[in-house]
Amino acid sequence: MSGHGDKSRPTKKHKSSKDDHRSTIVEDEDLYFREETEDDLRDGDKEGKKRDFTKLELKPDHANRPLWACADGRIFLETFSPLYKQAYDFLIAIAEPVCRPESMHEYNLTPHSLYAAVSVGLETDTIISVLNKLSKTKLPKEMIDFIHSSTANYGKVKLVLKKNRYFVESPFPEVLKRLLRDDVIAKARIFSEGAHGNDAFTTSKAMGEFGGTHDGLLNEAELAAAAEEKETHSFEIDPRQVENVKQRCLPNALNYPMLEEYDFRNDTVNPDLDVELKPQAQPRPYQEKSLSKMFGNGRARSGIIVLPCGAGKSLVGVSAACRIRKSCLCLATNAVSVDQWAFQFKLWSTIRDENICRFTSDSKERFRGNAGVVVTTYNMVAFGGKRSEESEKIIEEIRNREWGLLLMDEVHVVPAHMFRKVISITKSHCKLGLTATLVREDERITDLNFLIGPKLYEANWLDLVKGGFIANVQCAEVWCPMTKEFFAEYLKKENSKKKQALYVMNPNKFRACEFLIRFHEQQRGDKIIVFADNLFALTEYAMKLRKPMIYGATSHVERTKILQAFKTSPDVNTVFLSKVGDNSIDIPEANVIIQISSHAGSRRQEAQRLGRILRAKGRLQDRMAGGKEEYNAFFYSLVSTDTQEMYYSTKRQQFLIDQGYSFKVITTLPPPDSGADLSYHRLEDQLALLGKVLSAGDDVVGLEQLEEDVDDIALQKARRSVGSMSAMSGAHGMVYMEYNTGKGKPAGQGQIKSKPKDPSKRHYLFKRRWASPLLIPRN
DNA sequence: AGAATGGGTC
DNA sequence: AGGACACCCATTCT
Repeated sequence: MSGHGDKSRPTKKHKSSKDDHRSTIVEDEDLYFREETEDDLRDGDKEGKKRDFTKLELKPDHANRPLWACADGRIFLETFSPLYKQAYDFLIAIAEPVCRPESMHEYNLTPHSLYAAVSVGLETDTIISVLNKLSKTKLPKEMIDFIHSSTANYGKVKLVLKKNRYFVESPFPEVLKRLLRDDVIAKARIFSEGAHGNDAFTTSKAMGEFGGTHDGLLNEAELAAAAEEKETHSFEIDPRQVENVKQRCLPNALNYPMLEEYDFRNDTVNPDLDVELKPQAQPRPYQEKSLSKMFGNGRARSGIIVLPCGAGKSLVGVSAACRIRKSCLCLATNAVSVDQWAFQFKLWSTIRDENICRFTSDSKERFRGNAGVVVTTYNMVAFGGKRSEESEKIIEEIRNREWGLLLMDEVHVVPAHMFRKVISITKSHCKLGLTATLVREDERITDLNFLIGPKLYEANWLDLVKGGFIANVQCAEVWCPMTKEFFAEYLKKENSKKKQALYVMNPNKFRACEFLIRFHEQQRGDKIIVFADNLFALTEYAMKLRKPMIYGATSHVERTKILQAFKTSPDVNTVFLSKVGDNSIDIPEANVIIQISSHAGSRRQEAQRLGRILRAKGRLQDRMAGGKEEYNAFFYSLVSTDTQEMYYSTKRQQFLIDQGYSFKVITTLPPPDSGADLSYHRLEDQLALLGKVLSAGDDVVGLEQLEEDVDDIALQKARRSVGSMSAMSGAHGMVYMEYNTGKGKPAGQGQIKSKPKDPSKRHYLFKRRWASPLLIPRN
């Protein structure tokens, strides 16, 4: 069936079927009555016929069946069907979700999705018969053929780790030969002892992968499997090439996807870890389901589990570790998250303190005994620079150990250049990736298929909202008109950075933000997170409003302190975060987010930020009382109208819209009657702010002076902003320093770094570590 | 505090 | 359309 192999297709469909989803209901109809787009017409007559569904033959009882299956591999699911739940679980296992608004979901059958389906134990015939049962029409022949051809080779090849060496294993020697005809695989091969010549494989009886010492613990199924034991053949590959070999085996290349399963119960080589789940750790249904996909056949499958933030990913991770009961390496994105994972392990499992350790720049612990859990960051493992002696030792231990489980939090970061090294640096029997947002703005998200494994499970956000497992969020885009003066400057500027400074610092946006903070703090007693990607805006807003903030330069100790105050103190209800807060930071108390600046069109960032407030508040019964649950969390995006922000905002929302969220547009904030209560009411205040923004973003001003004396400039700046700085008694002044992007030569003592010749390359950056207003005594 | 390294988006 | 680059920010070690 043509079309499935064509990588460009999904993206085209992606665009054409959802240009603007501001209202989800209307959009659903478009799915039925979709007009031919230019893309379709270019695809020619054949495609045209495939998209023409009028001739599909309806089954007589079609009304009772929830699916539409199309010849091009697309499947539509009616969510109002009584069979929705079963159909959803099935579809999510075999197809890729494209868009899931409230009443109609769109899915796509792809070679990868079918590979994932068979990896979790579905058989070809089951897939076809269940699809047929659920479908309103007879299954198109193209679809049936496609399923057959995609799944035919599955399970013929295995990747096995034994004594720190990787082997490609198969009962069919001819398949191995075929694989070795591929250049990449042939080059990756290592000739192990016992194999002679190019064609000879190491052969063995397939009686358990670990020497056949079963200690009499075989269950019936395993006995049966052992009875029909077959000869297996294998060859060894270079551990550094594992990723490349796996890639070559995927459906879009040689199509012998490698089965990667860890028979941990029969692993007598690696020491057991004494750990189990505490009785009070009761997985929810969807967590149970994720785990059953992973452990479906008594072994541990490598793959990815996708759950929204706040839905309890860490319990899934800890549970997996407790089932495997071998050493576990847990990777997170930053040190705060490392602490949280260590905490979660202790919370949910019986792990002893000496068996779990953290490895970050601040704390270099080591576990005792011969098995344990190490929690660390991607950066620590993948870091290419110089390491401290202590780190060097620990990293060497990590390299040399054979890990039972490699647990990867926020797994969407793994395709990054350096981070993906963690896969080859560490040797693990099973890899589990967790994420809420399986999207990136580059095309590398699909690399996870060979870096880790297929997607094992993906929850539907709206279903979890309905189940009361995550918060019910009202999403709103707040339109803030630019003030006349700011807009005039905005139009004048060419430089997009200066434009950004202007639309982020738009006084009307500030006022809307201030109003929302007051409203939610005072009227509703909410806990608020304000996100600003832009550090200038972050500091300006936080200082002016006298709220605590956390950004990159905030020390680990201070971060913990601020978060603790936010959680426990009734006086600290708002915290400002830079993008350090995008991932992982767990702040269960927060239920309102206000976004004032963001990283361009990043869908991932938008969804991750929303995730900070998804953790369900209060008891389920209480929240569901009175039938329909009300919104209990709020997500505001503040956008300056008629600027670039409008475009980005729409793009950023796309992921959430695909999850079924809709955004409400608010145009009247702050309300007209709140005028003088809020900052920047007076024109002269606005103009002062404008002056500040313009001078802060100005690359050329004061260059000559700066060269002579940095401190003078620092003083001038400090004086100029004396209004807002007066609150910071005792704090150090403000300092602007030249920041050199070039690889410049080492600077002399007390001098500024060498400057690039091109003036446009010069710019300034905040260098001072700001004390948080939280730490200043209130008068 | 500063230098080196890296991620992510445009 | 995709790769290199610029840009801003985060994290690590010294």
